[in-house]
Amino acid sequence: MPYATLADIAKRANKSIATVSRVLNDKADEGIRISEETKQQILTFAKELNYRPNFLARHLVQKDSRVIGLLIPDIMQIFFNEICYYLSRKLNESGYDILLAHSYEDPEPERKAIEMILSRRVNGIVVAPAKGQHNLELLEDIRSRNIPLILLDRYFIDKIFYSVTSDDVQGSYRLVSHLIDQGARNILFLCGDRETSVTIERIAGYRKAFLEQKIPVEERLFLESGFFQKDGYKITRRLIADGALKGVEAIMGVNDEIALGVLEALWEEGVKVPQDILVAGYGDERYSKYLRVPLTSVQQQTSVLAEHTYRLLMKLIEKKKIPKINTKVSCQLIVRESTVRERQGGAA
Amino acid sequence: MPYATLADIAKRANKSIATVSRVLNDKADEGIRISEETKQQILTFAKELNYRPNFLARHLVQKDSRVIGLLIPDIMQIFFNEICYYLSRKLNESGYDILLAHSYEDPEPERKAIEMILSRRVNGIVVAPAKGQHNLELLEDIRSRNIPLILLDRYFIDKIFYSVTSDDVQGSYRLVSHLIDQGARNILFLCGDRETSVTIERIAGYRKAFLEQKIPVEERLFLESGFFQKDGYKITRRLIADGALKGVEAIMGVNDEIALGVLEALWEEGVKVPQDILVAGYGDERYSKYLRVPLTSVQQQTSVLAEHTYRLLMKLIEKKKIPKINTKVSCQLIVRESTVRERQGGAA
DNA sequence: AAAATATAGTTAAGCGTTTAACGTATAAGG
DNA sequence: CCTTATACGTTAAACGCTTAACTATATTTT
Repeated sequence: MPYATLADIAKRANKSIATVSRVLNDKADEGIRISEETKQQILTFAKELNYRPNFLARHLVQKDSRVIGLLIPDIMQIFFNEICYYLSRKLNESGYDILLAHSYEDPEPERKAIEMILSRRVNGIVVAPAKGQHNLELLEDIRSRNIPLILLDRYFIDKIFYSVTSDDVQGSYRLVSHLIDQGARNILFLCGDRETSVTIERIAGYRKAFLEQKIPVEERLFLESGFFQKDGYKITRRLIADGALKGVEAIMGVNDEIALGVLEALWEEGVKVPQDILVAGYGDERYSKYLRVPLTSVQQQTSVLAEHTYRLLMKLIEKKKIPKINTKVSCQLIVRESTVRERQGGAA
Repeated sequence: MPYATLADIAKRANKSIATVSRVLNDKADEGIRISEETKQQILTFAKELNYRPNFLARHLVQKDSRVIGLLIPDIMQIFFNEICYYLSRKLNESGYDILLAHSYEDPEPERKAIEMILSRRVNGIVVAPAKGQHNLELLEDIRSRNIPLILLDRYFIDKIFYSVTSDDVQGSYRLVSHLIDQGARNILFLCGDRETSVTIERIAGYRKAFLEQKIPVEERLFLESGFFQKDGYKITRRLIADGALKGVEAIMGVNDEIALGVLEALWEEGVKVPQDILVAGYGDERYSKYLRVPLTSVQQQTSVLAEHTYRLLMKLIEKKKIPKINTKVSCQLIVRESTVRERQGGAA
């Protein structure tokens, strides 16, 4: 047997299992007293046998597993990577461990992951849903059972969940306003997935900026993309090949990875950024400042998002009443070379 | 109660708990037969009550938790991020879930994380140890208890563990040889941590390259750094301020993040790369090709590393005898502008 | 001397499963 | 009519732990 049990220690020490349990948990509570002598003995035997508590057994009786399920689309998306880091850090400090699950942006693996997380009787669940609007009933079921659940970054429009998200309407509005300022009117948005809340909000922000300038919005400029560099690359190559980039003055990506793919494709074709076309990302990754052309982006405070998620989660676990359902974190526009048109030059 | 139990279903269906368990696990094995009727009934009630098995209870009796503990220094290090992704992917396919833990490059959190992982009775553990050589006895204890354990990327010199690592001697050798080729003799290595196996190997590769050219190695050129951009930045600023970069013809970082920090500091001071100094990274991140000066780096096949780790882990779990203790994955030098000196120019 | 209190524990139930070892009731075979 | 086989289960122990309720002995108080 690789693991010693309380019974093993009890046998060695000639004491009952209950006593051993109490000593090891330092629970001399409510009138139960244990002599210093047996205490030391038990501790010695525990060390000797290399005793490690079995959390499965412990948490079966205490309804508290001290685990949080974190379900994200994909940890390779840097945004989720950072969220995972900051959230882990916070949770670790409070003694929670993390069960990490991936949906791979796909509803079925997501469903399975949720079921798995529930079966492991976690104390709480943080979900950044897969793109689209799937597994809604399942998540609603969780909520209705009062299992602490927080939606992160992405949420379900008009459905009631605790959520922590970026203010994407605002971020997008600021970015698009800036691009309009730079003279762009045809702004292509490689928008990830149109049914995902993040994109819906960003498109709303986009529209808002255009409305304010009283310029009509062309629907065809919203193009679905994936979330990775190669997606941005492929789509841009295709657009160039189709001549679909004629008249487009700016391209914005749903994240910096996509923007990087766009840049790659443009450079390959000899299209100059920002002279010929403006390019912006979203998320402001660590490297974006240092690209061949420094990339304009919208900074999302992942550490702040994680912090809010953490605090909300702790309150839910403590069964506190929380009035505020949705927390929105604002973001900041970072303008760099990739979207600044020098007024003298500029061939389309 | 948020969760239904087997007993709840049994009561509704007027059957015993054992029968319910058998139906839900589809175990009509060894002569135990259950009528189609009760089967359907039980399944209906299970759905109705939204039954979700309690893995804590299940795995208490079956000694198999279907969880793998993954302990890494820091998921923000892109290398570990990618490893985590590919390994998760593989493990998910085989029905394993992931308990993610961070050491933050610190021995004490690492120790706690290991204890936690063990207490959760995982089926296996993958550890990328924190820098230095800590918690050796603890890990040896795990190994001696026949708990499947694999060391990833970093290992303990001369100690016997199953491990999957990059061939860092080779990678470093190739990189340094290339730099020597480019005329560099004073090659500064911001090497992370000198007691970590990765660095020890890289320094060995460095020496090998110099030995081959019969050039003596200057010990002072190995400088410890952290693993992040800001670390590379700070150290370079200090070196510049101290005038310590005089005569240095190339800087190599322990990873691309460090190299990025180096580049940042150099650019701020108006030092030109590669004209004034060569800079190389390690790991070949997605963005490194697209930097202001495309970065020379050594490609590490994280997906291959993950694949090997996965396969080895599965074998260990199945208690197969494995002859090969250490698996080394080779890596490839990617030469880009940041280390290619144009022969005509070149001010030191 | 009896009662109360303090000290140092023990017993046993229960958490939700799995699973080996046992029932029953009915039908078929001899 | 008795035996055997078949179909369809049930009982109960066990996994390792926590914890409410109890016990036994010694010491102090009244």
